[in-house]
Amino acid sequence: MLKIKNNFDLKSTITCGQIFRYTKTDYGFIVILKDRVISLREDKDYIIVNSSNENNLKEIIFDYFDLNRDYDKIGKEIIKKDSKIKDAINFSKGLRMIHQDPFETLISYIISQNNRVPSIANSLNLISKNYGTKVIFENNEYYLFPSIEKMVTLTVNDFRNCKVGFRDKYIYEAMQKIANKELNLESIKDMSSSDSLKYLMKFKGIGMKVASCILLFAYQKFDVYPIDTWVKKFMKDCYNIEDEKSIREFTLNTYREYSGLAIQYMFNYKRNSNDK
DNA sequence: TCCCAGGACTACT
DNA sequence: AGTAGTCCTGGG
Repeated sequence: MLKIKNNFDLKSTITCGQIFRYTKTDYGFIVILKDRVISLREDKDYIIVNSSNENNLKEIIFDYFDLNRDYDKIGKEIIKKDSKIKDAINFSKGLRMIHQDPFETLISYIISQNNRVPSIANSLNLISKNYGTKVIFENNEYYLFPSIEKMVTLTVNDFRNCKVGFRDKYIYEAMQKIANKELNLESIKDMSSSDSLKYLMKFKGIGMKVASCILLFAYQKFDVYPIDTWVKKFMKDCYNIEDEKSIREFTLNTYREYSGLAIQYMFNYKRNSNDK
């Protein structure tokens, strides 16, 4: 068991759309990480974490929820650059960018193209159930996301059977390229944001939006960001900017290295607050 | 039963 | 360089 200071917003961090595989329980949340299942429960000033694997639990949790980063400071920096975003930042106070596993994130966001959240979650759960390791935790069964080694052995049809639809071949091809080292997830860490965008978009099934999500959610490249309908709405309402190219230009010029975070705050504000 | 939402690719201009 | 048509699933 691990007890950490409750200094972030657990609920919105987990449910704001960054991750697909979590369960709401009557006491909190269950989240499946790369190598373990964790449960999180809020208890006044603390968050109680239990896990199927207690090894390095504190480091893993701090890394996953990005707890060593000073988000308040970044928020203040963003407000300095542009006061109109203040409401969005105040609304999103405590929201943290989850540091996800690159491999699972890659597959998740390839599946996310032209797809809805429940369907994406369903596919990821099927892949995990069929090919991942079973973990018993607090008397329930969970399945870890399969290893790369296991996934490279699968066929196009194996993926099709996990209800990923026409994306089956994209996943299959990505797996083949990981196997022959044409796609090296590790190498992305050292690339600049624009280089890593170009690199990822070379692969089939990965366009601008999918690549941006992978870089923001798995590599913490905060100057990269996906633009969706909610962000467009915010931009239209606040600045009267509509087309995507102008939105990108404005965002990068205004928020610079924190563009991804600024966009995430706008998204969260527009989607989850009453100001629609 | 049909129709729709949801990104990226392909094959056209 | 720009864009219509297509791919599939789940839900209304």
